[in-house]
Formats: sequence, C-alpha cells, structure tokens
Amino acid sequence: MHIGEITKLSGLDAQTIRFYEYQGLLTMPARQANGYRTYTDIHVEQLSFIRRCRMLELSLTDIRALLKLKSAPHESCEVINTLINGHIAEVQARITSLQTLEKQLTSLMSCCADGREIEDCGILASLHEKSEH
Amino acid sequence: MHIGEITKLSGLDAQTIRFYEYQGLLTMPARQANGYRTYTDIHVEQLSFIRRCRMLELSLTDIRALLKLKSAPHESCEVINTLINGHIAEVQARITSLQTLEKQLTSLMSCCADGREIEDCGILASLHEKSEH
DNA sequence: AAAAACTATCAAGTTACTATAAGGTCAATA
DNA sequence: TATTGACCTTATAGTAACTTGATAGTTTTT
Ligand SMILES: [Zn+2]
Ligand SMILES: [Zn+2]
Ligand SMILES: [Zn+2]
Ligand SMILES: [Zn+2]
Repeated sequence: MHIGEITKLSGLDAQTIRFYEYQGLLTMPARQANGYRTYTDIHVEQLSFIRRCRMLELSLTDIRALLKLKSAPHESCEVINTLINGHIAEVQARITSLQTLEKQLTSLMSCCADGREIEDCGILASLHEKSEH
Repeated sequence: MHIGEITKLSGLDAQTIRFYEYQGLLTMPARQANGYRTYTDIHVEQLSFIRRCRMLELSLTDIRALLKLKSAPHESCEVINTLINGHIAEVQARITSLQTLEKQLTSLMSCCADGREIEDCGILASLHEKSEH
C-alpha cells in the first residue's frame, strides 16, 4: 500500500510517517521504480505501536529504546518496567508542579477586582513585587 | 552595571538576558564604547518581572502582552484578568490530561510482573494491542 | 607580558512535529 | 491528446524558550 492508505489505517499524517522513518522508528519500506514507498501490514503494526506510545506521551527516545528491547526477546523485561515507572514519575512530578502553579495563579487572581485601571491592577502589582527568593 | 552583575541580581543567565533583549522584552541597554551593555535598576526590575512571569509559566507572548498593557495605564485591567484566567484554564486542562495519562500508565504497569522475558512482557503486549478507536 | 575573567556576535542544537515550496507521477476526464 | 486533480517525492524553515558552542575582542589580575 502507498503512504496515503497507511495514513488512514494508522491515523498518522504522511509527513509524520516519513519523519518516523527518518528517525529510525519504522522499518524502511520498499520503493517502487517511481520512488513511491510501499508499506505492508508490518508497517501498520509498527505505526500503531508508536502511536499508542505517543498517546502515553512517551518520548521518541523511549520508543526507540522499547523497539530495541523487542529485538532481544529473551532478556529480562525489567528494563521496560523501569522505563514506564520512570515515565510515571515524570508525569506525577509534572502534575505536582502544575498544581502548585495553579494555586499561585489563583492566588494572583484574587489580587485584583473588576473595573480597575491598569495602573491600579493588583495582578500587575503582585507580579512586580520584590519579595521572593 | 555590566551583564555579569545583572545576572546575579536577576538570577537569569547572560545569554537569556540578551535573548530577552532581542525578543523586545527588555529595554535596550546603553552601550559603552567597547560595545559592552550597561544596565540600570530599571533593567533589574524588568528582568525580575519577566522572571516572576516565567515562574508562573506565562509565555513570552503573554509577557509581551502584559508589558504592552503597562504602557496604557488608564485602560481597564480586564484584559489582564482574562489573560491570567486563560492561563489558569490551560494549566487545569493540562493537569486533567496528565491525570488521565497517569491512570493509563499505572494500569499499563499492572499488565506485567517481575522476572518475565521480553517476549512475555505484558506491557509490550498491551502496547501492541489492536483495540482502540 | 601573560593568564584569567568578562564581554561580544553568530550559529546550531533541543522536541516532535507542521507547513511550505517546488516538482515528479498517475488516473481520469474533456 | 491535453489537462486536470489527486497523489507522491525531497528539501527547507518554523514552532518555544532557551542552551551550548565557537570564535574573538576587552579588561583585570598575576
Ligand atoms: Zn519519559
Ligand atoms: Zn487587575
Ligand atoms: Zn498562557
Ligand atoms: Zn514486562
């Protein structure tokens, strides 16, 4: 199949698919005499795998690592657990950080009321305060 | 003062300060005959303001908007409230999205146990599943 | 005088695409 | 047959906000 059909099957943009190929995440497809790429079901599977990983916001580096591990089927899968756990930790840390941010922003909002002029804006004043560390 | 001193006062890297100048976020400092930038207390204040905004993860575009508003002190500050509220909404949406992600990743982790070989890894199997939409 | 510290500019790398440009190929239609 | 339109190709640049590196000129210290 050509690239147009695999975009439909995989839900990925043609440019993105070529990009993954360039990044070494996708087995190189065969080429026709005219230069067109020819994909197989294997490519569909590979792209589905990548897409599922991306929806979990795994980085392309992480995905590359997973793909490499798949080629060593008899090693321990502990590395995979470690990778996913590391990713979970990143996500949790980011949630915590954003929750702190949300509190700060909400508190900032409470510094101002409607109908003020900009020179009296409590939000701007608060952003200008010297206090910190 | 030179750039080295203002890095200490502002907590920002010299390159970052030059970058902000290039981005039009910072009043252009005077130059000495040798080309060295000369900063004043005004620049320290401007950089502190930018830094505080960045710690709240406001974008440089948002900061540019805030700086522009400051030059119109008699307009209503409603736009500022809108900007910050919009930012809060972004943060909240991202938190929600990451919490969903965390659940999915935790559920993924439960698909595998220690001591398996990669070909039997439940995580990899799960990432390969066709089910979706 | 030589070395260390400071400053300058410019270019490239980071992430994972996305968009644009310019052009070759193919099938169907007028 | 000519041409339209859909499809494919490569290459380049842009996104966000820096960060790193290269190269070079200036000032201060030893
Ligand atoms: Zn990760
Ligand atoms: Zn206000
Ligand atoms: Zn924002
Ligand atoms: Zn496993």
